[in-house]
Amino acid sequence: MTYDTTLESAKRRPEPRKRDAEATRAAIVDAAKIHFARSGYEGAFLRDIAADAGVDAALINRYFGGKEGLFGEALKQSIRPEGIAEWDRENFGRDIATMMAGSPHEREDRTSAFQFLLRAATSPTTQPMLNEAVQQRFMGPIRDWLGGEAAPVRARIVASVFIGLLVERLVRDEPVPKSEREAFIERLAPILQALVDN
Amino acid sequence: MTYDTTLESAKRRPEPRKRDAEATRAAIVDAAKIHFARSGYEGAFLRDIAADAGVDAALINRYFGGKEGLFGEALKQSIRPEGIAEWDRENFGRDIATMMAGSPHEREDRTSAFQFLLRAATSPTTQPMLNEAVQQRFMGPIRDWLGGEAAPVRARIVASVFIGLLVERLVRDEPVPKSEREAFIERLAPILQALVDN
DNA sequence: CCTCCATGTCATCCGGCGTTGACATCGCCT
DNA sequence: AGGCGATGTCAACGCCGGATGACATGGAGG
Repeated sequence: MTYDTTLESAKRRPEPRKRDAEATRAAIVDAAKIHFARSGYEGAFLRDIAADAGVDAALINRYFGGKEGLFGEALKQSIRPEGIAEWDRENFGRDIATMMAGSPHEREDRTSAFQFLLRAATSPTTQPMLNEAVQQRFMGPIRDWLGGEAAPVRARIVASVFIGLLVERLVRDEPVPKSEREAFIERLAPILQALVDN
Repeated sequence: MTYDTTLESAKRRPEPRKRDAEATRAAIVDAAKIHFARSGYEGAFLRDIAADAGVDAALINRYFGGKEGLFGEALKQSIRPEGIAEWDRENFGRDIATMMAGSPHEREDRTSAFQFLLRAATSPTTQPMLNEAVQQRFMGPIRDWLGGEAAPVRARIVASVFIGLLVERLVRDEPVPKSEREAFIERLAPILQALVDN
Protein backbone atom coordinates (compact mmCIF):
# COMPACT_ATOMS: atom_id res chain seq x y z
CA MET A 1 0.00 0.00 0.00
CA THR A 2 1.56 3.25 -1.12
CA TYR A 3 0.41 6.73 -0.33
CA ASP A 4 2.28 8.27 -3.19
CA THR A 5 0.08 11.03 -4.51
CA THR A 6 0.97 13.23 -7.41
CA LEU A 7 1.59 15.94 -4.88
CA GLU A 8 4.02 13.81 -2.92
CA SER A 9 5.96 12.63 -5.90
CA ALA A 10 6.04 16.11 -7.30
CA LYS A 11 7.56 17.27 -4.04
CA ARG A 12 10.10 14.47 -4.26
CA ARG A 13 11.44 15.61 -7.62
CA PRO A 14 10.97 19.34 -7.67
CA GLU A 15 13.35 19.93 -10.52
CA PRO A 16 14.01 17.06 -12.89
CA ARG A 17 17.67 18.09 -13.12
CA LYS A 18 19.35 19.55 -16.15
CA ARG A 19 20.49 17.04 -18.70
CA ASP A 20 24.24 16.91 -18.54
CA ALA A 21 26.06 13.73 -19.36
CA GLU A 22 29.25 14.66 -17.57
CA ALA A 23 27.50 15.67 -14.37
CA THR A 24 25.36 12.56 -14.44
CA ARG A 25 28.32 10.30 -14.98
CA ALA A 26 30.04 11.95 -12.05
CA ALA A 27 26.97 11.62 -9.83
CA ILE A 28 26.75 7.92 -10.63
CA VAL A 29 30.42 7.31 -9.92
CA ASP A 30 30.21 9.25 -6.67
CA ALA A 31 27.27 7.19 -5.50
CA ALA A 32 29.02 4.05 -6.65
CA LYS A 33 32.13 4.83 -4.64
CA ILE A 34 30.05 5.15 -1.49
CA HIS A 35 28.11 1.97 -2.08
CA PHE A 36 31.09 -0.12 -3.10
CA ALA A 37 33.06 1.16 -0.11
CA ARG A 38 30.24 0.35 2.26
CA SER A 39 28.99 -2.92 0.87
CA GLY A 40 31.63 -4.38 -1.41
CA TYR A 41 31.18 -5.33 -5.02
CA GLU A 42 28.53 -8.00 -4.75
CA GLY A 43 26.77 -6.27 -1.88
CA ALA A 44 26.23 -3.05 -3.77
CA PHE A 45 23.27 -2.96 -6.12
CA LEU A 46 23.00 -0.96 -9.31
CA ARG A 47 19.44 0.06 -8.57
CA ASP A 48 20.50 1.56 -5.25
CA ILE A 49 23.43 3.36 -6.77
CA ALA A 50 21.24 4.72 -9.53
CA ALA A 51 18.62 5.83 -7.04
CA ASP A 52 21.21 7.71 -5.01
CA ALA A 53 22.44 9.36 -8.17
CA GLY A 54 18.84 10.29 -9.00
CA VAL A 55 18.87 8.30 -12.18
CA ASP A 56 17.52 5.13 -13.71
CA ALA A 57 19.64 2.02 -13.40
CA ALA A 58 19.63 1.49 -17.13
CA LEU A 59 21.78 4.56 -17.58
CA ILE A 60 24.64 2.89 -15.80
CA ASN A 61 24.72 0.34 -18.50
CA ARG A 62 24.78 2.92 -21.23
CA TYR A 63 27.57 4.91 -19.65
CA PHE A 64 29.75 2.25 -18.14
CA GLY A 65 28.80 -0.87 -20.00
CA GLY A 66 27.77 -2.75 -16.90
CA LYS A 67 28.57 -3.20 -13.25
CA GLU A 68 32.18 -4.14 -13.79
CA GLY A 69 32.77 -1.09 -15.91
CA LEU A 70 31.30 1.15 -13.26
CA PHE A 71 33.44 -0.49 -10.66
CA GLY A 72 36.52 0.02 -12.77
CA GLU A 73 35.78 3.71 -13.06
CA ALA A 74 35.15 4.04 -9.34
CA LEU A 75 38.34 2.14 -8.66
CA LYS A 76 40.35 4.41 -10.90
CA GLN A 77 39.02 7.43 -9.07
CA SER A 78 39.61 5.89 -5.66
CA ILE A 79 43.31 5.34 -6.11
CA ARG A 80 44.64 8.85 -6.15
CA PRO A 81 48.40 8.71 -5.92
CA GLU A 82 48.71 12.50 -6.03
CA GLY A 83 47.55 12.91 -2.45
CA ILE A 84 50.28 10.73 -1.09
CA ALA A 85 53.06 13.16 -1.90
CA GLU A 86 51.44 15.69 0.41
CA TRP A 87 51.36 13.57 3.52
CA ASP A 88 53.05 15.18 6.49
CA ARG A 89 56.27 13.29 6.97
CA GLU A 90 56.93 14.74 10.43
CA ASN A 91 53.67 13.74 12.09
CA PHE A 92 52.69 10.75 10.01
CA GLY A 93 52.68 8.26 12.87
CA ARG A 94 50.63 10.38 15.18
CA ASP A 95 48.22 11.49 12.47
CA ILE A 96 47.37 7.95 11.44
CA ALA A 97 47.20 6.69 14.99
CA THR A 98 44.82 9.45 16.00
CA MET A 99 42.62 8.86 13.02
CA MET A 100 42.42 5.14 13.73
CA ALA A 101 41.45 5.68 17.33
CA GLY A 102 38.16 7.16 16.13
CA SER A 103 34.98 5.42 15.05
CA PRO A 104 34.42 4.08 11.56
CA HIS A 105 31.09 5.81 11.53
CA GLU A 106 32.44 9.30 11.73
CA ARG A 107 31.13 9.96 8.30
CA GLU A 108 33.33 10.68 5.34
CA ASP A 109 36.60 10.55 7.09
CA ARG A 110 39.74 10.19 5.09
CA THR A 111 39.58 6.43 5.09
CA SER A 112 36.61 5.92 2.80
CA ALA A 113 38.81 5.41 -0.23
CA PHE A 114 40.68 2.73 1.67
CA GLN A 115 37.44 1.08 2.66
CA PHE A 116 36.75 0.86 -1.03
CA LEU A 117 40.10 -0.77 -1.71
CA LEU A 118 39.74 -3.10 1.22
CA ARG A 119 36.36 -4.30 0.06
CA ALA A 120 37.67 -4.70 -3.45
CA ALA A 121 40.61 -6.72 -2.19
CA THR A 122 38.39 -9.21 -0.43
CA SER A 123 35.86 -9.77 -3.16
CA PRO A 124 36.62 -12.63 -5.53
CA THR A 125 35.25 -10.75 -8.53
CA THR A 126 37.24 -7.59 -8.13
CA GLN A 127 40.42 -8.84 -6.58
CA PRO A 128 42.07 -9.56 -9.92
CA MET A 129 41.44 -6.01 -11.12
CA LEU A 130 43.22 -4.71 -8.08
CA ASN A 131 46.64 -6.21 -8.02
CA GLU A 132 48.11 -4.26 -10.87
CA ALA A 133 46.37 -1.01 -9.96
CA VAL A 134 47.39 -1.15 -6.33
CA GLN A 135 50.97 -2.07 -7.03
CA GLN A 136 51.51 0.61 -9.62
CA ARG A 137 49.36 3.46 -8.42
CA PHE A 138 49.53 2.96 -4.69
CA MET A 139 52.55 1.03 -3.52
CA GLY A 140 54.76 2.79 -6.03
CA PRO A 141 53.99 6.30 -4.80
CA ILE A 142 54.30 5.22 -1.19
CA ARG A 143 57.74 3.82 -1.95
CA ASP A 144 58.71 7.08 -3.55
CA TRP A 145 57.32 9.09 -0.68
CA LEU A 146 59.19 7.00 1.84
CA GLY A 147 62.46 6.96 -0.05
CA GLY A 148 65.63 5.97 1.73
CA GLU A 149 66.83 2.52 2.56
CA ALA A 150 64.73 -0.55 1.87
CA ALA A 151 61.80 1.58 0.76
CA PRO A 152 59.87 -1.29 -0.89
CA VAL A 153 59.91 -3.32 2.27
CA ARG A 154 58.99 -0.41 4.48
CA ALA A 155 56.18 0.50 2.09
CA ARG A 156 54.76 -2.98 2.34
CA ILE A 157 54.73 -2.83 6.10
CA VAL A 158 53.29 0.66 6.32
CA ALA A 159 50.49 -0.25 3.96
CA SER A 160 49.82 -3.47 5.83
CA VAL A 161 49.57 -1.79 9.19
CA PHE A 162 47.29 0.85 7.77
CA ILE A 163 44.91 -1.65 6.22
CA GLY A 164 44.98 -3.82 9.30
CA LEU A 165 43.97 -0.94 11.50
CA LEU A 166 41.11 -0.30 9.13
CA VAL A 167 39.82 -3.83 9.47
CA GLU A 168 40.23 -3.83 13.20
CA ARG A 169 38.25 -0.63 13.37
CA LEU A 170 35.61 -2.21 11.18
CA VAL A 171 35.17 -5.18 13.45
CA ARG A 172 35.34 -3.09 16.57
CA ASP A 173 32.49 -0.90 15.39
CA GLU A 174 33.00 1.64 18.13
CA PRO A 175 35.76 4.09 18.94
CA VAL A 176 38.60 3.10 21.18
CA PRO A 177 37.43 3.94 24.71
CA LYS A 178 38.78 7.22 25.96
CA SER A 179 40.74 5.51 28.69
CA GLU A 180 42.73 3.50 26.16
CA ARG A 181 42.97 6.08 23.44
CA GLU A 182 46.07 7.81 24.70
CA ALA A 183 47.96 4.56 25.23
CA PHE A 184 46.86 3.34 21.80
CA ILE A 185 48.23 6.40 20.10
CA GLU A 186 51.42 6.36 22.13
CA ARG A 187 52.08 2.78 21.14
CA LEU A 188 51.14 2.98 17.52
CA ALA A 189 52.58 6.31 16.49
CA PRO A 190 56.26 5.43 17.02
CA ILE A 191 55.93 2.21 15.06
CA LEU A 192 54.62 4.03 12.02
CA GLN A 193 56.91 6.97 12.46
CA ALA A 194 59.96 4.73 12.63
CA LEU A 195 59.04 3.24 9.29
CA VAL A 196 58.87 6.69 7.78
CA ASP A 197 61.94 8.21 9.38
CA ASN A 198 64.39 5.47 8.82
CA MET B 1 29.42 -32.25 -24.63
CA THR B 2 30.02 -34.65 -21.78
CA TYR B 3 31.70 -37.99 -21.92
CA ASP B 4 30.19 -39.19 -18.71
CA THR B 5 29.42 -42.87 -19.19
CA THR B 6 27.82 -45.02 -16.60
CA LEU B 7 31.21 -46.52 -16.08
CA GLU B 8 32.73 -43.12 -15.42
CA SER B 9 30.10 -41.98 -13.01
CA ALA B 10 30.18 -45.33 -11.31
CA LYS B 11 33.87 -44.87 -10.80
CA ARG B 12 33.22 -41.41 -9.43
CA ARG B 13 30.94 -42.67 -6.71
CA PRO B 14 32.14 -46.15 -5.99
CA GLU B 15 30.54 -46.30 -2.59
CA PRO B 16 27.52 -44.06 -1.98
CA ARG B 17 28.85 -43.34 1.51
CA LYS B 18 27.41 -44.61 4.73
CA ARG B 19 24.52 -42.64 6.08
CA ASP B 20 25.79 -40.81 9.11
CA ALA B 21 24.32 -37.48 10.07
CA GLU B 22 27.25 -36.39 12.20
CA ALA B 23 29.85 -37.17 9.57
CA THR B 24 27.78 -35.48 6.90
CA ARG B 25 27.30 -32.36 8.97
CA ALA B 26 31.05 -32.24 9.55
CA ALA B 27 31.81 -32.70 5.86
CA ILE B 28 29.47 -29.86 4.97
CA VAL B 29 30.98 -27.51 7.51
CA ASP B 30 34.50 -28.38 6.41
CA ALA B 31 33.67 -27.62 2.80
CA ALA B 32 31.91 -24.45 3.86
CA LYS B 33 34.93 -23.19 5.77
CA ILE B 34 37.07 -23.55 2.67
CA HIS B 35 34.58 -21.86 0.37
CA PHE B 36 33.77 -19.01 2.74
CA ALA B 37 37.47 -18.40 3.37
CA ARG B 38 38.24 -18.36 -0.32
CA SER B 39 35.24 -16.51 -1.70
CA GLY B 40 33.54 -14.69 1.13
CA TYR B 41 29.93 -15.06 2.16
CA GLU B 42 28.16 -13.91 -0.97
CA GLY B 43 30.77 -15.40 -3.26
CA ALA B 44 30.37 -18.90 -1.88
CA PHE B 45 27.48 -20.95 -3.23
CA LEU B 46 25.57 -23.62 -1.39
CA ARG B 47 25.50 -25.86 -4.43
CA ASP B 48 29.30 -25.79 -4.64
CA ILE B 49 29.72 -26.43 -0.96
CA ALA B 50 27.28 -29.30 -1.11
CA ALA B 51 29.05 -30.75 -4.13
CA ASP B 52 32.40 -30.65 -2.34
CA ALA B 53 30.83 -32.35 0.63
CA GLY B 54 29.39 -34.97 -1.73
CA VAL B 55 25.84 -34.14 -0.82
CA ASP B 56 22.75 -32.45 -2.19
CA ALA B 57 22.36 -28.75 -1.46
CA ALA B 58 18.95 -29.31 0.10
CA LEU B 59 20.58 -31.08 2.99
CA ILE B 60 22.29 -27.92 4.07
CA ASN B 61 18.94 -26.39 4.60
CA ARG B 62 17.72 -29.28 6.66
CA TYR B 63 20.78 -29.34 8.88
CA PHE B 64 21.62 -25.69 9.25
CA GLY B 65 18.40 -23.94 8.39
CA GLY B 66 19.90 -21.95 5.56
CA LYS B 67 23.04 -20.26 4.42
CA GLU B 68 23.33 -17.99 7.41
CA GLY B 69 23.03 -20.91 9.77
CA LEU B 70 25.79 -22.75 7.97
CA PHE B 71 27.96 -19.68 8.08
CA GLY B 72 27.36 -19.31 11.78
CA GLU B 73 28.48 -22.87 12.38
CA ALA B 74 31.58 -22.42 10.22
CA LEU B 75 32.33 -19.19 12.01
CA LYS B 76 32.07 -20.83 15.39
CA GLN B 77 34.51 -23.51 14.33
CA SER B 78 36.90 -21.00 12.77
CA ILE B 79 37.46 -18.97 15.88
CA ARG B 80 39.39 -21.35 18.04
CA PRO B 81 40.78 -19.47 20.99
CA GLU B 82 42.50 -22.57 22.36
CA GLY B 83 45.28 -22.43 19.83
CA ILE B 84 46.33 -18.96 20.83
CA ALA B 85 47.64 -20.00 24.22
CA GLU B 86 50.18 -22.23 22.51
CA TRP B 87 51.81 -19.58 20.39
CA ASP B 88 55.56 -19.36 20.87
CA ARG B 89 56.16 -16.20 22.82
CA GLU B 90 59.90 -16.16 22.15
CA ASN B 91 59.81 -16.28 18.36
CA PHE B 92 56.42 -14.76 17.67
CA GLY B 93 57.72 -11.83 15.63
CA ARG B 94 59.96 -13.89 13.42
CA ASP B 95 57.40 -16.67 12.98
CA ILE B 96 54.71 -14.36 11.76
CA ALA B 97 57.05 -12.35 9.60
CA THR B 98 58.39 -15.45 7.91
CA MET B 99 54.92 -16.77 7.28
CA MET B 100 53.80 -13.52 5.75
CA ALA B 101 56.72 -13.37 3.39
CA GLY B 102 55.33 -16.41 1.60
CA SER B 103 52.60 -16.73 -0.99
CA PRO B 104 48.91 -16.86 -0.15
CA HIS B 105 48.61 -19.83 -2.43
CA GLU B 106 50.79 -22.11 -0.43
CA ARG B 107 47.81 -24.28 0.29
CA GLU B 108 46.35 -24.71 3.70
CA ASP B 109 48.80 -22.60 5.55
CA ARG B 110 47.95 -21.52 9.04
CA THR B 111 46.19 -18.40 7.88
CA SER B 112 43.11 -19.98 6.35
CA ALA B 113 41.06 -19.39 9.47
CA PHE B 114 42.07 -15.76 9.35
CA GLN B 115 41.14 -15.53 5.70
CA PHE B 116 37.74 -16.67 6.79
CA LEU B 117 37.51 -13.98 9.43
CA LEU B 118 38.81 -11.34 7.08
CA ARG B 119 36.24 -12.19 4.45
CA ALA B 120 33.53 -12.23 7.08
CA ALA B 121 34.60 -8.85 8.37
CA THR B 122 34.29 -7.24 4.95
CA SER B 123 30.94 -8.68 3.95
CA PRO B 124 27.93 -6.57 4.87
CA THR B 125 25.81 -9.61 5.63
CA THR B 126 28.18 -11.28 8.02
CA GLN B 127 29.91 -8.35 9.60
CA PRO B 128 27.28 -7.92 12.31
CA MET B 129 27.66 -11.55 13.40
CA LEU B 130 31.34 -11.00 13.88
CA ASN B 131 31.81 -8.17 16.29
CA GLU B 132 30.78 -9.96 19.42
CA ALA B 133 32.43 -13.24 18.45
CA VAL B 134 35.73 -11.65 17.55
CA GLN B 135 35.88 -9.46 20.60
CA GLN B 136 35.11 -12.22 23.04
CA ARG B 137 36.66 -15.27 21.49
CA PHE B 138 39.63 -13.72 19.74
CA MET B 139 40.72 -10.40 21.15
CA GLY B 140 40.12 -11.62 24.67
CA PRO B 141 42.46 -14.61 24.44
CA ILE B 142 45.09 -12.53 22.69
CA ARG B 143 44.94 -10.02 25.52
CA ASP B 144 45.36 -12.80 28.02
CA TRP B 145 48.22 -14.32 26.08
CA LEU B 146 50.00 -11.00 25.87
CA GLY B 147 49.47 -10.05 29.49
CA GLY B 148 51.48 -7.27 31.05
CA GLU B 149 51.01 -3.59 30.71
CA ALA B 150 48.41 -2.09 28.37
CA ALA B 151 47.50 -5.52 27.06
CA PRO B 152 44.23 -4.41 25.41
CA VAL B 153 45.98 -1.79 23.37
CA ARG B 154 48.83 -4.04 22.38
CA ALA B 155 46.34 -6.73 21.43
CA ARG B 156 44.56 -4.33 19.13
CA ILE B 157 47.76 -3.43 17.39
CA VAL B 158 49.04 -6.97 17.06
CA ALA B 159 45.77 -8.13 15.58
CA SER B 160 45.69 -5.16 13.22
CA VAL B 161 49.16 -5.76 11.91
CA PHE B 162 48.44 -9.41 11.43
CA ILE B 163 45.27 -8.80 9.46
CA GLY B 164 46.90 -6.05 7.45
CA LEU B 165 49.71 -8.33 6.40
CA LEU B 166 47.11 -10.82 5.31
CA VAL B 167 45.42 -8.31 3.06
CA GLU B 168 48.68 -7.07 1.66
CA ARG B 169 49.61 -10.61 0.83
CA LEU B 170 46.23 -11.05 -0.83
CA VAL B 171 46.69 -8.08 -3.08
CA ARG B 172 50.30 -8.89 -3.79
CA ASP B 173 49.35 -12.35 -4.99
CA GLU B 174 52.95 -13.52 -5.11
CA PRO B 175 55.58 -14.13 -2.48
CA VAL B 176 57.91 -11.37 -1.46
CA PRO B 177 60.86 -11.61 -3.87
CA LYS B 178 63.83 -13.44 -2.42
CA SER B 179 65.95 -10.32 -2.54
CA GLU B 180 63.58 -8.46 -0.26
CA ARG B 181 62.54 -11.28 1.93
CA GLU B 182 65.34 -11.02 4.45
CA ALA B 183 64.92 -7.27 4.88
CA PHE B 184 61.17 -7.72 5.19
CA ILE B 185 61.53 -10.19 7.99
CA GLU B 186 64.23 -8.16 9.72
CA ARG B 187 62.00 -5.09 9.71
CA LEU B 188 58.77 -6.71 10.67
CA ALA B 189 59.85 -9.20 13.30
CA PRO B 190 61.06 -6.66 15.88
CA ILE B 191 57.88 -4.63 15.62
CA LEU B 192 55.73 -7.62 16.46
CA GLN B 193 58.14 -8.98 19.00
CA ALA B 194 58.26 -5.68 20.84
CA LEU B 195 54.49 -5.76 21.20
CA VAL B 196 54.72 -9.19 22.74
CA ASP B 197 57.70 -8.67 24.99
CA ASN B 198 56.81 -5.40 26.57
C1' DC C 1 12.01 -60.19 6.83
C1' DC C 2 9.54 -56.27 7.07
C1' DT C 3 8.49 -51.85 8.75
C1' DC C 4 9.42 -47.22 9.73
C1' DC C 5 12.10 -43.21 10.65
C1' DA C 6 16.22 -40.85 9.66
C1' DT C 7 19.00 -39.60 5.96
C1' DG C 8 19.51 -37.98 1.42
C1' DT C 9 17.82 -36.56 -3.44
C1' DC C 10 15.13 -34.32 -7.11
C1' DA C 11 12.43 -31.13 -9.32
C1' DT C 12 10.69 -26.83 -8.66
C1' DC C 13 9.71 -22.45 -6.93
C1' DC C 14 10.64 -17.74 -5.88
C1' DG C 15 12.83 -13.44 -5.55
C1' DG C 16 16.58 -10.57 -6.66
C1' DC C 17 19.53 -8.28 -9.69
C1' DG C 18 22.05 -7.19 -13.93
C1' DT C 19 20.93 -6.36 -18.38
C1' DT C 20 18.37 -5.10 -22.68
C1' DG C 21 15.67 -2.77 -26.21
C1' DA C 22 11.89 0.05 -27.05
C1' DC C 23 10.08 4.36 -25.91
C1' DA C 24 9.89 9.38 -24.00
C1' DT C 25 11.82 13.95 -23.51
C1' DC C 26 15.04 17.59 -23.35
C1' DG C 27 17.77 21.04 -25.55
C1' DC C 28 20.97 22.46 -29.05
C1' DC C 29 21.57 23.96 -33.92
C1' DT C 30 20.11 25.61 -38.13
C1' DA D 1 10.25 27.22 -34.64
C1' DG D 2 11.16 22.64 -35.55
C1' DG D 3 13.81 18.54 -36.13
C1' DC D 4 17.23 15.48 -34.49
C1' DG D 5 20.64 13.56 -31.63
C1' DA D 6 21.74 13.03 -27.01
C1' DT D 7 20.02 12.02 -22.56
C1' DG D 8 17.03 9.56 -19.62
C1' DT D 9 13.03 6.26 -18.41
C1' DC D 10 10.22 2.04 -18.39
C1' DA D 11 8.87 -2.53 -18.58
C1' DA D 12 10.44 -6.78 -19.03
C1' DC D 13 13.63 -10.67 -19.65
C1' DG D 14 16.80 -14.21 -18.15
C1' DC D 15 19.74 -16.15 -15.11
C1' DC D 16 21.39 -17.42 -10.89
C1' DG D 17 21.19 -19.02 -6.35
C1' DG D 18 18.78 -20.02 -1.99
C1' DA D 19 14.78 -22.22 -0.25
C1' DT D 20 10.96 -25.86 -0.17
C1' DG D 21 8.25 -29.98 -0.21
C1' DA D 22 7.41 -34.29 -2.24
C1' DC D 23 9.75 -38.40 -3.05
C1' DA D 24 13.49 -42.30 -2.66
C1' DT D 25 16.38 -45.25 0.11
C1' DG D 26 19.08 -47.32 3.50
C1' DG D 27 19.52 -49.45 7.90
C1' DA D 28 18.27 -50.37 12.64
C1' DG D 29 14.73 -52.76 15.61
C1' DG D 30 11.15 -55.74 16.30
